[in-house]
Amino acid sequence: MTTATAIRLATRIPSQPLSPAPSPSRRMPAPAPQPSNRVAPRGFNGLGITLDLSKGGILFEEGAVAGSYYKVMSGAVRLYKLLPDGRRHIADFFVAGDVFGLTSRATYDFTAEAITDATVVGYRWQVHDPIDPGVGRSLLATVCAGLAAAQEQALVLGRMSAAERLSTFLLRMAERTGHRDETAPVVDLFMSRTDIADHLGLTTETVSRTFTEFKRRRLIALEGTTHVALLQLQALRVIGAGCRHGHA
Amino acid sequence: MTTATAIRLATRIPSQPLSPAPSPSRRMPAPAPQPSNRVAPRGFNGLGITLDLSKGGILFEEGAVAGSYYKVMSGAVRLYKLLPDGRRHIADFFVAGDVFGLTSRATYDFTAEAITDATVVGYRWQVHDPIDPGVGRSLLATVCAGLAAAQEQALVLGRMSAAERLSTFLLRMAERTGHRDETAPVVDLFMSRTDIADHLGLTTETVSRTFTEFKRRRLIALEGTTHVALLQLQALRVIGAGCRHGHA
DNA sequence: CGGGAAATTGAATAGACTCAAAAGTTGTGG
DNA sequence: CCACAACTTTTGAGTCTATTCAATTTCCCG
Repeated sequence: MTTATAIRLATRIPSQPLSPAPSPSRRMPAPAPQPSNRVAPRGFNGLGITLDLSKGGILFEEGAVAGSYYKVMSGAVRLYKLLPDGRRHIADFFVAGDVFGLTSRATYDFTAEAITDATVVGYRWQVHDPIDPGVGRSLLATVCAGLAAAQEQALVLGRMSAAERLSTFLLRMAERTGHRDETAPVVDLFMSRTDIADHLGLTTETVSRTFTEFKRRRLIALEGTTHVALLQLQALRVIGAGCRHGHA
Repeated sequence: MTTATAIRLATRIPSQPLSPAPSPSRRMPAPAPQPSNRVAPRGFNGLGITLDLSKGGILFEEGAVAGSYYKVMSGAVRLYKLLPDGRRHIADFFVAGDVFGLTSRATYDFTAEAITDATVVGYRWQVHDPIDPGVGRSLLATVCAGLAAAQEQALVLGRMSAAERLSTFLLRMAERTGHRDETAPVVDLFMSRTDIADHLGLTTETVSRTFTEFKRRRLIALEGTTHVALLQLQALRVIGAGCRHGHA
């Protein structure tokens, strides 16, 4: 059971171009060159508008007026926030099927950016819109799932060691996107070490060192830097459950 | 603007005693003696059931079947989770007006416990209940607010220093419960240093040291251990915003 | 291939933690 | 109303995990 929950919404046809991704975004130190950093509407199906994002494209920015929520059809999106001095926190990653961007606030709290080329469907929404009961229930379930995920993440960030964080993360990614190889699940990490670090509240170096340690302990195997085979699921689960002093 | 959002729900009269608070709970190391650690239904108003909790009383436990959500009428409640080895993470504190316990899962992920004597109203709820549109919108707004709060907390835990965490916390508590004294807002901390530590991902010692440092810098003044005057709101805001290297 | 970014590895540092003890609070009973 | 006991908070000293800064090394991608 993942965070994603199916959504079918009979929202009326949007009258605005919904979040045309304004500035090319202030990024981290390096001014990453973004090829075609814009949102390209491709059409809509009567329910929402389909948008194509190229890698690095911004769907919406922190502080922008919130008017829509989105469902990922393909590719991957990261939701993040920057502190004034440049520290970055990635709240979550979203892949096909995931819904994000629903908020009761007037503006978005986070920036949504495509990690890979991606396609999303946007649904306009206002707090005071009439809600179809069925849709309302779906949305409610979706947001509840998001809340549970965020609270779980807070636990991980607040009380877990680097190894425990990475373990939890790998298992969660495996649940979401894991292929099932002969023996061990294989996870395709579509994000960089820096992304993982910013999601787990660590530095790139620590993430890397922890990967190395897991490799040495034969808990995982790396193929390239992005494909991870979870060789010892059970051991990873024990670590991820937080049994530092072996009480369980 | 706080996390709490008003809720009025036309839920049918519950047929079950809703979460009769089973075991006296496995607590931390010390087996704290809890005077009358049970839930005492006092009646209901046709919308929900009013429950009186004595200090330390458990409303629901992690793993228990989820059937109701709650609104605090008076007193305070903490929502927490224990790791197998005893580490504790407090997801949030709730005071009068706050709503919590709404989940799309079959069981609760956290334990809800009264910090002080408290009164809450419980509303039975199932994912598949028919939803009144107005109520659905309220619930949706409430959960969205909770999601935003949880993501904010994840940011704090993932990327902020001890001083930044405490600063953020004090400001948030001031927003929620702050009295407005002549000059500076005064916050009544109804929880212990250990509670604050478990909420901020720190140790009691670090929380205490940070309080001392703030006191020394004249950012706050302590009256007893529970009343904090925020002497320099602006400075606290700057710290809480995360301007470690002064970029803002 | 070759250039440039990303990832890994190494050495030293820093911030928070652990363990320990002192000081301050609170509640209770004489 | 004071004294004592139990608990919470604060302070101190030393340690440890993750960070910072600085190389390499590896991996992509043109």
